[in-house]
Amino acid sequence: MALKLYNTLTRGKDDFVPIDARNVRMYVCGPTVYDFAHIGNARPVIVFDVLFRLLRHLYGEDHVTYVRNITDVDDKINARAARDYPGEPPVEAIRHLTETTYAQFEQDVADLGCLKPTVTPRATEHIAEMIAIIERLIAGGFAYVAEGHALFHVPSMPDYGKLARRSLDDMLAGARVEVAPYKRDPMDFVLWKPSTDDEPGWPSPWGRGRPGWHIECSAMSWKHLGETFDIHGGGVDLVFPHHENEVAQSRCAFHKDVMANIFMHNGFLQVEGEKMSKSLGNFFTIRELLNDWPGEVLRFNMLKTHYRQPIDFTVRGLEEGWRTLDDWYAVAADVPPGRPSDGLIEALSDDLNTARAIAELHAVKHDPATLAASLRLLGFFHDSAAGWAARRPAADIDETQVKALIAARLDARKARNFAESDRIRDELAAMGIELKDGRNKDTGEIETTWDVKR
RNA sequence: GGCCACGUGGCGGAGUGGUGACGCAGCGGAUUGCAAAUCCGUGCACGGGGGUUCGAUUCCCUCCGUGGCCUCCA
Repeated sequence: MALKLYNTLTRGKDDFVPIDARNVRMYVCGPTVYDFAHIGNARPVIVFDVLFRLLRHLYGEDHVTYVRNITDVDDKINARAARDYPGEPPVEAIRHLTETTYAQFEQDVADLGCLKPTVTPRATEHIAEMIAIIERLIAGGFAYVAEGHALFHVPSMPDYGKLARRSLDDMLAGARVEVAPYKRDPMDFVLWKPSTDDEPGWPSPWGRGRPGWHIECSAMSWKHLGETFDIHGGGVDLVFPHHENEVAQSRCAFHKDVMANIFMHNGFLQVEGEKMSKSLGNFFTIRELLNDWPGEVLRFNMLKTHYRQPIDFTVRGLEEGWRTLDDWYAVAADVPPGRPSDGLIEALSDDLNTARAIAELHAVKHDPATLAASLRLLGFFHDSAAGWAARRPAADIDETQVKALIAARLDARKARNFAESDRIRDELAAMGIELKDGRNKDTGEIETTWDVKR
């Protein structure tokens, strides 16, 4: 069945046709790592991990290249590094800072069940490629140098604004920012800017400086995927100006009609119905949530909603997801996986419809081998059934006492003293213990198991 | 202000020009000494108002609401 993906460029679902089926190429804008990543950062990481897994399934594991970059130079990083590593030269200080924050991020996304991308390039290791692109742009008449800056001249590109569907007139009308005096046109954006001695900087034909935000993605996608590639992803907020400007840089530098054939953008995330922000006090890092919830619960919650819809992260939703995973783990985690369900592949092939995919999982619940394979394809089941069950928060419960009470209750039941039996069950219930009576298949004896109520 | 999304049952959340998935919760039944778990069954929705159509939740217009971008924030 054909894979269809919603393409921001065409505003519709396009059939996915790879440029080279032996090497399907995808680039996703990764985080700016100046601190712990928040749960909103986790959405594109998880969504595109599912796409990566689907592409590997469809084209073969060795025929997909997934690049997720790391922005390791920007003004927030520079400021944080100067604060935390005051004695160090700026370039070393930002490296120092981002080594730490990136290691944290890698741990976070691993805990969310994500595969490592094929390449995770750093901006600061691609300065030469950036300079090469800027030089091509200047040579082609698309960029100019002014007061130590290199700037992209937007009017030089006739169909600038095509991705975001904005006209230059609209943007100028809505502009609220003061225009720097050295810009030839108010829309021109920075490719390279000068650095002071206490800011990170690298030598360039235009003096010591550092890259503008957008150029790194053009440089890194070029280096690792080529002048054009298949899929470019990120959050919706990146459509403009980030991706629009990347497109402008790459297309004009390489004289191509497209940078990537398909642009995909995930929707935003809210927390308990409100925009997540530090001022509202509902700002959560991935690490904080991982302290309270298994990574697979966070992952499941992220996939319950189609990636282009806004998603609302709620405690209630997380609890519901945990219980669903409990069920699936119990029936399928220890079963040798068979083949993923056709319905699952079909749902994912329809613009990554993970909500429908989850409905398909419910439909195959009674086929554990299929369920197991399907869940693994989606990036679940990193644990055994027992290991998963043990991830429940350690309850403050005296097991010996519980077992004694259960034994006493069984005795009462055998004596048909149901009043006493029920009294003990209520007592345990008050302690948060839930009983399940069953019959041993071989002996016919009544056996009682117990669980901590949630 | 300009541009762009979205608004589905108690909750979450797909989808479609013509009997409205799926999950959770609820209700009824089977089972159980009673429960739990399990199984079977079941009620409940397409923001308001116009329009197109034989017929709209699905297409168009408008209003209301929410959110996003225009400020190097996924």
